[in-house]
Amino acid sequence: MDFYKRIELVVNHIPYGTAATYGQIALLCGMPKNARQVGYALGHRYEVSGSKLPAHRVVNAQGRLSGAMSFGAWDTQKKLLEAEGIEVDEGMRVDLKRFGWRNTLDDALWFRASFEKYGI
DNA sequence: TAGGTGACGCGGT
DNA sequence: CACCGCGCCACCT
Repeated sequence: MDFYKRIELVVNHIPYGTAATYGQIALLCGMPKNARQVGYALGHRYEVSGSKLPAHRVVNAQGRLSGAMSFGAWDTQKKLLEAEGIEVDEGMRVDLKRFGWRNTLDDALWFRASFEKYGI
């Protein structure tokens, strides 16, 4: 089971114009207790290595953007989100009620099947 | 091997 | 709201 490959697959499927949480990604990856590792992975495995993962669509459970400057400037993530219609308030927060990614049972099943298919 | 770290989450105050 | 404490776990020293 390749932890990082799963994260990559799920993050790549976060719909344009929506934001997902670290815990949500972890859950869909079948690792409900590993939200921290999702953040670690995005910062250390993908973003810094220049991948094209839409990592800016991942925020914490309160809808708050990452404080770490992994996107370049402090407000780069904010700009990326706003560019696709996601509103970010003064406190660097996204309203998950409006822009959060709503997962269905089918989403979970599809990801599970994909992990199986690719052996990850 | 032991301990510190962190793009986290949740419940309490 | 904010702030705190605790639980969590792969990765580094």
